[in-house]
Amino acid sequence: MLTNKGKYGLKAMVHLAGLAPGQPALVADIASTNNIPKKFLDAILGELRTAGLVHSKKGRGGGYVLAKPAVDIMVGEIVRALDGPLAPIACASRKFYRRCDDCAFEKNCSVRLMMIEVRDAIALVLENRSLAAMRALTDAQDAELTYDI
Amino acid sequence: MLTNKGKYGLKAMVHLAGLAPGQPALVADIASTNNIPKKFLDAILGELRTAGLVHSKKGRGGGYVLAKPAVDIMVGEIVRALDGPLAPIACASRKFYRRCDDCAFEKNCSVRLMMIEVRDAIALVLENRSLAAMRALTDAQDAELTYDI
DNA sequence: GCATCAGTCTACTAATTCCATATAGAGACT
DNA sequence: AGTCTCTATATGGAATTAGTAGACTGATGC
Repeated sequence: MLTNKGKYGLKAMVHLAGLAPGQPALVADIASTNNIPKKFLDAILGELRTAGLVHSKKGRGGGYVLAKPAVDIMVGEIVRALDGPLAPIACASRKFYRRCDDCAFEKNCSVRLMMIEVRDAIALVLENRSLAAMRALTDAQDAELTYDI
Repeated sequence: MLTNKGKYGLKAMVHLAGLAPGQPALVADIASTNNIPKKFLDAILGELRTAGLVHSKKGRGGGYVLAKPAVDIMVGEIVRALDGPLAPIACASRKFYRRCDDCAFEKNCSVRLMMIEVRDAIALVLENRSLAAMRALTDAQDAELTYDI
């Protein structure tokens, strides 16, 4: 499940991806244009910084910048950094694997085998879409909206 | 995310699918063979009954039975009945759609468009696997394990 | 070097959801 | 009648999520 934290974080990253490379954005600006509670976004951007996905600069003229070009950041990285495992259940996760204590032989646990398929399906999407590609989804829609008029 | 409720429910359904058609299983039996807290399973099977996925019979010789043949029950139905939306976020859900109040024009919200792709990927798996197919995953593994010896 | 801008850190609260248990009750069979 | 089994309600604790408050640190410009 994507929490508000994950949602806000993705929106902020898309926002950053829309700026000229290297140009920093203020938390206050990101927050107001995306309807995100400022203080909450503070914390979220902090985590994204810890995860190495953004860089920050303090003081006047400061703000947040993407740590890498938007083409090199996969959506899956962002989601994992903020919301943890992509897999719907821990015992089916690659990066956050944890055994569940109620099945004796997990090798043939049908729930797990089923959920591994789901995990793979999710990962196939999120690990192959870059932030740039994600932003492009919006632009495509914008274009459509424009042509409709 | 799949909660314990969903996990236990799936296990219980797989258990039922392994029985001779029409033969009822006791809650106590399902609980003990699958390491599920009995009282919790009571509640879960109650919800599955409300959702019309299982039938119950009281009294001696009673128990729970699948409402339909296992080939006709899709895993997605079970998950939805217990854990709600398949989509990672409400605004990307088909059956449980809910607008999120922080985006003005959801038509071109990149988070939503991205998550719709994820939702579709998940649904493609869960809406096309029957309970019978899910159980077969286990059997396949069992066979492998046997041959290994 | 002082003012101010802007991110950083710590801590806290409120709300929600999840997990589980307890207890009493109602239907069915013998 | 008595036992077996599901049913309904309600309660409570733990964990997670969402959001707030306030003091602090570092950078810039005058």
